Amino acid sequence: MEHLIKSKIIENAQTLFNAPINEQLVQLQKTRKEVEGDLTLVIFPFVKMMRCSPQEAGQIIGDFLVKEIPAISKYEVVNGYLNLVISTDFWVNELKNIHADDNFGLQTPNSKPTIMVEYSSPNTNKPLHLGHLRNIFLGFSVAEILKANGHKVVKTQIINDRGIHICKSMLAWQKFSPINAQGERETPQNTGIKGDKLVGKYYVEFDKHFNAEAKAIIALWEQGNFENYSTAIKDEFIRLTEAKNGKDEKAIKAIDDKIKDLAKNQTSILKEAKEMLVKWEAKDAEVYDLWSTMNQWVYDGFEKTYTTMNVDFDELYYESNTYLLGKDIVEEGLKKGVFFKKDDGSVWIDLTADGLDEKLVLRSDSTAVYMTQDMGTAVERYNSHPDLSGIVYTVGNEQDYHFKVLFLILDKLGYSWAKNCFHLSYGMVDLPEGKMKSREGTVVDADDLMNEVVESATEMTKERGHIEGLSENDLSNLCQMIGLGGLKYFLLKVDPKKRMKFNPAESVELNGNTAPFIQYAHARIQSLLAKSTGELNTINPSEVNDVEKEIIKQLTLFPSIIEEAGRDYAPSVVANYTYELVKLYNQFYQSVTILNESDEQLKQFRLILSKNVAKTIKTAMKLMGIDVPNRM
RNA sequence: GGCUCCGUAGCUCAACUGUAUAGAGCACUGGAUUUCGGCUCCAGCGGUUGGGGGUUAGAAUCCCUCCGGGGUCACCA
Repeated sequence: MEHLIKSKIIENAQTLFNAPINEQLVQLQKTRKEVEGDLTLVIFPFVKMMRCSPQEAGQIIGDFLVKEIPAISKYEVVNGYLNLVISTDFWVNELKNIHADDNFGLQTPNSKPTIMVEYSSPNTNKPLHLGHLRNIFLGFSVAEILKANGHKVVKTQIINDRGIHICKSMLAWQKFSPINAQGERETPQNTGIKGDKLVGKYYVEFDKHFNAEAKAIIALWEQGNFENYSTAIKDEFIRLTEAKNGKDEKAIKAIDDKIKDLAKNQTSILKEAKEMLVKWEAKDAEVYDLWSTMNQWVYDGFEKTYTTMNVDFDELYYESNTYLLGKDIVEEGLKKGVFFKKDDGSVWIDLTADGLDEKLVLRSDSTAVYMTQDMGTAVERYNSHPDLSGIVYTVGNEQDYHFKVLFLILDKLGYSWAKNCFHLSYGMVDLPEGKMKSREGTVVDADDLMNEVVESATEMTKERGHIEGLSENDLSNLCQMIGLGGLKYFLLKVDPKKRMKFNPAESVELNGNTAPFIQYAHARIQSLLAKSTGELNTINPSEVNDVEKEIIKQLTLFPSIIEEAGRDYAPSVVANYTYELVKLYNQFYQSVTILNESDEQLKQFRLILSKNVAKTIKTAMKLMGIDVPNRM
């Protein structure tokens, strides 16, 4: 309808305004609730051209539209706004179309270019936490939304399975894991501990010893004992210590941290870890075996977590396979003059002209850095997917700068697809108690959190009753849907780029902007439909009340909501839409009787309206990876 | 310090590419219904959109500046 009105006005601009106009001048918006009408045209932009008052201008355009478009039944001009009323017939007809369309809102699958969505990207040295949950739900949901928009989507994750941090947990396990009666060290099998948790435990263990050793070294230095250390270190320590004089508390803390770093670099345990990494890179059999074994523990653990989350991936990339990629691209870039080499052999790109700085792309020992890898991986992905049109990287906003540089480099190297790469950047998740800090042990584990929300959902469901006839298994599935749905919805309803505060208790509330509230409305409609008898096919009520009309209006918006969510990579758009729809439906539900309605046509209309609301809710929730139960 | 993102009701969040009186929920107060499904509905309370300036017929939205907060500025990933 909006398109129709716009094009009518533009086509007839010459007669209406004595001048052609561009599309931007025609601004249509939803009419405010207090005023009669469905669509509103802003007429200020035309007033000058028409040389008359806003009132007169509105009437001229209004008369024109009523004459040209049959569905517009009347209009009213208020304060420079032209409010157009669209006929009831039009809305009833819209509902008929929606009712007839089983895939309402969804575009033909695979009709649009392929997009790769990368999300999760965990390290294999510790379990997933709350931050990963936002990442994974976001990425998964964006993938679903893009599919709904007709794109072919490849869901992927890159697993950071190598590097010094992995060696740390390996080393700690080797050094500190107790040996049982059978002569074995701790494994997931003999302890029953989930693999990722067990490996994470040893990563923490490493850190403990690491810190203790550093502390001991500092104590030696403070006594003036530098026996085992070079004069450079001695000088640096003395310089830092003297720098503390007369500084405030904050500055002293910063210097202490530097001293700690200095000491950490001297620890034997870190040296061992570094040696282990060198061995790994040389594919030393023993180290490589240990690495494979422990990583497998972690994968098994992650697998369980992903299953609970109900997310999946189409393709996996392992950093151990990709970390050497990109070097040939550096060569290519050098030839093209995009990169330059410094005297020590390191390779850089100068981005100062773009308002950024110089960025390293290859170390002086000619090993790759993070940026090199990412360049290589991107090119690799395009090579192995000739139909790939874009990549969406779901990564926290602390890496905004990295991706800005990455895309810029790819663009400078001449890859035309670089402009289709998008960093889906999201803000940190805070807890009611404040920021998560791994050092202070305030990190919320993903498995624990999911258990917690399911447990609260179980409690609330049992309290509410109405679960008779449900088997133990059904009840458990139901609570899983409610708890996890609440969690997902809570994390997705907020604009991705904003930092947010997560409150577990609030996420499973049956009131307010929550998944359970929406799920409940859906369940109620299902029960209503189950109680009705006969075929639902009559959609011709003699009259349609305001709330009903409002609901249809909201339903017709659904396809454009999906488009908008896809364009902005924002599941929050879908979430907030769904909530609005449910609130409207509740209003309707409160104000009319449905099953006891004596007018058979009206009863059918209301049932069909309800059915299509439920259908839309279900589709919308599916785009966020949330299941809706038929009863709860 | 440079760059960057953010600042909206007591709290958690909305507001499409600028547009009418900035909206929901939670909490609080009052009322309706207790009947298809029980936490449903209506009303009230609550705001100088961090401060100031500018552009515009019109600014939470765009520009400048200041204040406050986050992130980032490694031959880490």
